[in-house]
Amino acid sequence: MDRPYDPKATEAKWQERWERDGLYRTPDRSDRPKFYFLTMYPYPSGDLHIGHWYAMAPSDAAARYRRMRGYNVLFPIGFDAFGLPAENAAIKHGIHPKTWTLQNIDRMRRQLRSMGAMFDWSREIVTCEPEYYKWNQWFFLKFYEAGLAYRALAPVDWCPNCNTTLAREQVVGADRRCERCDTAVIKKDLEQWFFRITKYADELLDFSGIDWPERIVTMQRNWIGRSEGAQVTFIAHAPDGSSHRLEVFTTRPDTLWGATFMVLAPEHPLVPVLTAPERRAEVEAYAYQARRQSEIDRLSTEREKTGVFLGSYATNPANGERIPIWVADYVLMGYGTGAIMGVPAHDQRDFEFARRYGLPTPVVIQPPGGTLPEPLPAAYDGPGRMVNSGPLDGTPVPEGIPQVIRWLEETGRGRRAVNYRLRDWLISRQRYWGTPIPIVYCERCGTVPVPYEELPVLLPEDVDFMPTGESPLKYHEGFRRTRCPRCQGPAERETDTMDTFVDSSWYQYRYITPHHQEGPFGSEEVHYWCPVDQYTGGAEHAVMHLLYTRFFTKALADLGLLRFREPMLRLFNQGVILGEDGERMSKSRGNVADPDEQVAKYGADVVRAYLMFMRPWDEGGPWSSRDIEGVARFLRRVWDLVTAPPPPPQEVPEDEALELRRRTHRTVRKVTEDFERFGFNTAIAALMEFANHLVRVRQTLAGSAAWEEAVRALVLMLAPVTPHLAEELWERLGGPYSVHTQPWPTYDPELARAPDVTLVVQVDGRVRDRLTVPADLPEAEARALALASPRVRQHLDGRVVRDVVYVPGKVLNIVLEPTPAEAKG
RNA sequence: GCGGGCGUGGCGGAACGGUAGACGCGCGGGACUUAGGAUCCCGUGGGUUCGUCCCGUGGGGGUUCGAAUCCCUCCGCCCGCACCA
Repeated sequence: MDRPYDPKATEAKWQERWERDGLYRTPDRSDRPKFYFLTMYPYPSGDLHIGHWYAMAPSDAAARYRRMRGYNVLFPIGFDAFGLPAENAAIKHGIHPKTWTLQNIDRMRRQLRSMGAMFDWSREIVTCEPEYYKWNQWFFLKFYEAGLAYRALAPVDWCPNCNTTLAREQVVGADRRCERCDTAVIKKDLEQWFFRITKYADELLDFSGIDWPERIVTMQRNWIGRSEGAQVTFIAHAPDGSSHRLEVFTTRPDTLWGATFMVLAPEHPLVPVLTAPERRAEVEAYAYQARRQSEIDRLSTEREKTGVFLGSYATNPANGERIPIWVADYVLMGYGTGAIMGVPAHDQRDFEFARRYGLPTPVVIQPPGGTLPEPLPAAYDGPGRMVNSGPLDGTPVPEGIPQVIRWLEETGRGRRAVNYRLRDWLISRQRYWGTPIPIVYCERCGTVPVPYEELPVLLPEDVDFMPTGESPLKYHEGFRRTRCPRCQGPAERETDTMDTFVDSSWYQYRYITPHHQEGPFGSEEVHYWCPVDQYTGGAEHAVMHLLYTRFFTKALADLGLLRFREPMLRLFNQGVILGEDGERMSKSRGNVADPDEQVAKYGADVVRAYLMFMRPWDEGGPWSSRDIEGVARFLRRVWDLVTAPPPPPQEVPEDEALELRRRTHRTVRKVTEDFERFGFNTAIAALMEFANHLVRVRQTLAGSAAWEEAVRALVLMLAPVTPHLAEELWERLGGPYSVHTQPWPTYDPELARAPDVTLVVQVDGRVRDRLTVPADLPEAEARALALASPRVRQHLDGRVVRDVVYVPGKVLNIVLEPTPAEAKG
């Protein structure tokens, strides 16, 4: 026997053989049903860390399982190669981003191969290659033609550390930090390119066709933030005597009669118009202050509300009352219309504002069966009936909303409206290492798209990419200066590059035909493989990548390029793997588990199996250098089981052989079910239990048919988890190459069902005895057996049996009449 | 504040409303060894009158023949959003 198992030599041997044989090359068509299994591609940061393994190794096992289940499985890999870290590393170390990126990719390719995954490397994509990013530009032009890409001057989020604008999704927290570097962002007014994702807001709220984790669905829903209500027109009277329509959005039109003031955001265009001359200085000072405030940490959302009276008034369209107009920074220009009606009695924010500035707070909703106290201690937003609301007095609250809306529409004072929190996707970046935006600005012709035949607009390499706060390409004369495609006159190129999330919005389609020249992908092939059947990756992309790629797919469908509207049918988020101390892994904490080291110590199979066994995959958790030993021990035991010299031939005890067969089929059933739901930890636990049993019966059963069946099943079920070990053992068992193209073992449900079960006998719900009985024992017999049990009789004690609950194969519960004492108590 | 998730031995965790603690780690005992941090066997929630019964799944209450599981409530932790009108 070969002992001990030598993972290093074995893993290298098989990886080479698989590579040579093209074992993982995916055929473009097949009689088998297709299954597109996709795991999020990595950013080539330099080293493959354990988090990559945690995302990819179980995905690989699941993909291998699918393949053994008879599917034509596509499991591709590539690199998300554009992005800031390359540029930052380049600035720091004086190495070109491209060199840095490609070196890292080389290194990571080697590391990824050490995992022994079934990636089809022939389909690899690298997004910083012109062959890839050309199609980002192509999509941009298509979007531009369709009105889905537009340029606008807008107050945008700017990260002073990354020196670029960010999409709204890339600004996190109440203190508005950069998602990448945690720096507090500031506002700037810039002309930027946007993708019109808001056009799809409603469709993006529809998750009916896809099976995604509740968590992600909820986050996307909240992010899109749909609210229904009304847009109401107030007439504002400027100090110069002119009148202006002042639009507000409200989700509570039923409280319109309670609006006693209006508030504009400091950036609202009507602020200067509506400011009285004598208040101008104060208003301007406030607006300036508010502007600065958004540049400083606006940490506290609980801070007191502040504002300034403009000195002008508007008319409440409901009751004709004259109400003052204020400016306050608790109203945001970026949501709704940037103006609100203040209903202090029924909105907590308005209430606080009114209290501070002594504005009246008339009640227009009274709670059921009561009146609100005077003075009001807080805003009331519960149920009730409308009061002081003219014709609608007495209307109960939920019904009041549509009635007021109808009234507004009939009188031309407003209309039903829907508002979203979602903003259009800002894709311009003032950085070098990204896809150039294919637009030319011509003095005569204006904004001119680069013609398709001139794509790709190549990213020049000889660029000084030191961050200046402006696009590095702006200082590259050869790039910037160009000719107008329309009039051939002198023109300038757009020098911003695209958000790298554009790259990842459609990469799943590029894998299908990675070198396609005539378009972004071959339509026939994409419609064979797509949509993705199973996607796996981290939850941190919930409202970025995962939202953008849904938008992209819908947009491409509307452009006639795709015949489906969701990119990924099923999504699974693995958890986060932590250091041994339970903290996030980081070099500075020194709690990093390095996969290369672990592979050198245990071999890839042990690392894979440990990561899958450790905890439920969606929960993640701390790495344990102790627990991995247990997995190593398990695999050694399996090795010995198969390779140890067989015991001398002997008579096979039939009952033990049958019991082994039953266990085999039961284990196949359990492991199959667990693989289906990604319950890898329990699948491996079942395999351990099975292997332990095999160790116990080896002396008596080795060599028997039941034994052969068991060992083969064990090796086949291990194949997705520990591909190298399984291949080696399979060969030693005399199985045909390769174990990975063998069918997954099947089970006989009859055999898998245990013939004898432990029937739990309870008295009043407490376990009193356990009987081994046939699974299908009739109730009468079960009852007789239970009542015959001395342990049970002891508890009956002559008392009256009121009821017997029998669940065959599980439990028999004898319910007694309560004793007088119990009955009283 | 709103939304989502979670709370089980010394530890990681199992458990269609039906034997709580599978599997693994650790620990205790033993075997084999020159030796072992290798391997194998036995034990391992707490209490106990120990071939017994009692108590145990964050606390309290409820539904049920039966609750870790369902409902209510409180406490604690994690994640997301956050002045969104």
